Amino acid sequence: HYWAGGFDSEIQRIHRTTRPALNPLFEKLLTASDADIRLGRIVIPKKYAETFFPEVTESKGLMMNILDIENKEWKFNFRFWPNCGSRTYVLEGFREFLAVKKLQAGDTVTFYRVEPGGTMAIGTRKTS
DNA sequence: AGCCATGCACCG
DNA sequence: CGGTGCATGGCT
Repeated sequence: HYWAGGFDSEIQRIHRTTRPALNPLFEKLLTASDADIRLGRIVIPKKYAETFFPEVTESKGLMMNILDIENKEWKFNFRFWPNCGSRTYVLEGFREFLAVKKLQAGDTVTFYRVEPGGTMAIGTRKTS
């Protein structure tokens, strides 16, 4: 059970010893629509979107480069939908990420802050 | 009160 | 007629 403790935590250990700190921000338990490959977009809970993501004013959103746990760079569009005077935040461009990581509903995606610099990183965990 | 999972209208 | 962009409604 070499990987006991989880893939993410092992990678975090590697990153901590060889790279700047990788601080967990929040997790998203993927819903059926998050994991739907035809949609290719996931909802970011408003609380976390407005706490941890860049401020976004235009509805079309902004492109973000996010590293995964293998240092592969992914480009996602962070935007919002107007919703009853509020906002629903989404990350678009998730189709290939879902496919490559073989994610399904019930799996978890974790967002990290890479220090210094404050860029974001992303990890995945299958249902346990 | 209002988020957010998902339905769905309508735009191209 | 497929997806975008938003609306709806279950749920807390």
